[in-house]
Amino acid sequence: MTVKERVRIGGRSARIQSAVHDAVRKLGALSTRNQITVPQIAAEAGVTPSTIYRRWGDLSALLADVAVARLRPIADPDDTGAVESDLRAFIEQYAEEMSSPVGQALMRDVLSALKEGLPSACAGFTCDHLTTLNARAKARGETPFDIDEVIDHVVAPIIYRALFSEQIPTPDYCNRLIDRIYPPARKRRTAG
Amino acid sequence: MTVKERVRIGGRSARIQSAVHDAVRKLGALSTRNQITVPQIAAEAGVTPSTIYRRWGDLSALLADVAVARLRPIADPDDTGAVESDLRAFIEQYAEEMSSPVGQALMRDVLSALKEGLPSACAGFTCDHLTTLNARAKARGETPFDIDEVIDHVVAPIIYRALFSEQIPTPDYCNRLIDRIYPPARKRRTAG
DNA sequence: ACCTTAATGCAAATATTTTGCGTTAAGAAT
DNA sequence: ATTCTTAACGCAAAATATTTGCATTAAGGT
Repeated sequence: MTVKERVRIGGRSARIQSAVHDAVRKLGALSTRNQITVPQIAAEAGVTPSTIYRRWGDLSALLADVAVARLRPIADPDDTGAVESDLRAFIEQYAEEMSSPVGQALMRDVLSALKEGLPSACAGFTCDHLTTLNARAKARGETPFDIDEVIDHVVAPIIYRALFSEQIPTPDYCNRLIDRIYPPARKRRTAG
Repeated sequence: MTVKERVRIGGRSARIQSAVHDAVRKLGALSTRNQITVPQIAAEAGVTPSTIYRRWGDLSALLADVAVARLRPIADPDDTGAVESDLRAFIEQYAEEMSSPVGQALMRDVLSALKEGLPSACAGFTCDHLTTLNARAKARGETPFDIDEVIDHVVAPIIYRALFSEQIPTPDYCNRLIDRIYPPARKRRTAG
């Protein structure tokens, strides 16, 4: 089955998309991941199942679509006044969101979809945020950090642990990762 | 539906498990990820679908089971004579396997399953290999590396890129990551 | 060789997914 | 505003997949 790109933006089409997304979020929240089905979502959204199948193809594609929408940033990261603290604040919040049960489920939904390009889109969101922090840094006259280095050595370990281990990254752990980007003052390490 | 732990190890039970696993691998190899179904697998394996449903629960659980079996190490990493080269050789091969289309599919299968503990089991395989390299190092009188550091700053970036970006990690990229564990001999800096 | 019972096959029952076709409504043209 | 075109939807039948009850097979132990 081929899912065509939508050309109709507003009106009924948008209303149904919204209703279906809401239904997925609601059902996904209460039923703890124990087989949520398309007919179930359709009933909750007040839509016939065939509408969902035609528009999204299958359940995994729908879940991935909702997940990407939820992972898409709605606001810029907090401005704390300096690059390093900006980065530390952003990463701490990012780690908490991604390693939460909800965050883990969203990542799995994105990765499970057979649709190409969705995972890289989500990685793009993170990259965008880091770029925003760097733009602020430049505007302040600060030297920006290396985005690839942050992704490889701060973001990647957090995501790897969230996906492949049961332990959640503590704020302390996150800060130690960032210490590799911004080494702490050498003389005395104040344990945190 | 509850999938009980098997108590029967050999005989017919094992034959069927093997046949089903073979069928999944065969079908997964030829059909390029375009909806492989349980009845299809059952037919290929010469088994009734109900057997598969009863033993594995659903398709994603079966795919995850096969994926873990394929990711499970069958041999120790090559012994090159020294820890650093052991690690570089192992990581290069690991990166190639994991970022290949097959490796990516296997990781997705493992992560997609609702079964708990499978992803951490796979992470354990990697950890085991690194532990093996360290045991060799100690036997040789070399100083072992920090396993957590390798996982965070070498393995994690490789997996993150394999899962969330389209670019494959080159051997050169892998070696640059390991340079953080074993810094290359600079002009005058002595490495460890 | 016999006994117990986990694991399977078969087939009916149930649920899900696909598909054809008539209807609705969004967006463009008149 | 009215008409026109057609993407998107609802409905229902058909196809397919999943679940379940029951009889049968065969491990593993006595």
